Amino acid sequence: MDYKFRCNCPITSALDILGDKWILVIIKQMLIEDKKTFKDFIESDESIAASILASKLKCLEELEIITKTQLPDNKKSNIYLLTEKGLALTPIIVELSIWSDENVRELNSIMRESPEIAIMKSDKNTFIQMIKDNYKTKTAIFS
Amino acid sequence: MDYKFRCNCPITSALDILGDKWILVIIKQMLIEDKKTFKDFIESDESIAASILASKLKCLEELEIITKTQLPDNKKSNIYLLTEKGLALTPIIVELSIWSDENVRELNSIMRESPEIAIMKSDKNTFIQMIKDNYKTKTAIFS
DNA sequence: TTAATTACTTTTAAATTAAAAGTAAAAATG
DNA sequence: CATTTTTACTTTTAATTTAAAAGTAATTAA
Repeated sequence: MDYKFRCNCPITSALDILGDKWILVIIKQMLIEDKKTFKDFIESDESIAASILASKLKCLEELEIITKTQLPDNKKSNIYLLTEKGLALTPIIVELSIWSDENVRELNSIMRESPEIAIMKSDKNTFIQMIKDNYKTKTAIFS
Repeated sequence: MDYKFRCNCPITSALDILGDKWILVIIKQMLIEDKKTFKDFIESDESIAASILASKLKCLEELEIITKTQLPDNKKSNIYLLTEKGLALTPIIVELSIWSDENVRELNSIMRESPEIAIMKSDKNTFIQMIKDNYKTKTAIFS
């Protein structure tokens, strides 16, 4: 895997990986919507195409942002899980939530309300830690 | 301007706007590299094509993330400036920096060191406020 | 034992991105 | 004051990416 980076800027380099329509959506689905299998992602609200999903998952696995594993009692379903590198994207997801709530809501009339947005803003660090701990607890059975 | 949003998720909706290869790069160039004119962006390290730059700037202006103004003494150069909505993206830029420093550096051998990364991590809120204040001070003469 | 499910891949079409060249107005230069 | 250069784009065409649809193969359920 030879990633081509545009220049020596750390922010631009992060966006060389994360800056597209799907990567952070997939991370979000794993982190806060419990999506784990190919089918889970295919069936979610954003309706990603199978070909794109396959290529993005491969990319994320190569970058070690996610892992792909199988359960001993099921040879059919693959389980995709966030690594520490993937979990470390939580603060970015939280900041996207906050910016969106304050600045995108007015443009998207169907946007859902997040009851947790107030606590998210008032105590960001606690909220980020909660999301991460929650994810680890829920996925512990798979590792 | 009718933006098409994929679904009712706030995070996905934010990414419907920000999730591409260029938008956040342009914001970063304005926020921390003092880029203001079409020429400034064209000449920067990321080497964006003129046609793409024009379309992204128009898009950002329509979304009221940036404004386009002229100086009374120069009818040639247009000055692009971040609005409050654009400045509110600072926390996202900072989190991208931190994630990149910790997780992308190993993949991009030419990535530049940021001496400010330590203070950025130790006191995020102060750093974010500093970047925003700094931007406002530097651009005050244009408004 | 057959049908359904899961996880893809392949094919083809549509849309986006990129590179290059071109244009027009303003400003600088001789 | 005329010419050149600069700035800010637009247009054209090519390449790449994204998307939709259909197809395949292994596994599991009926």
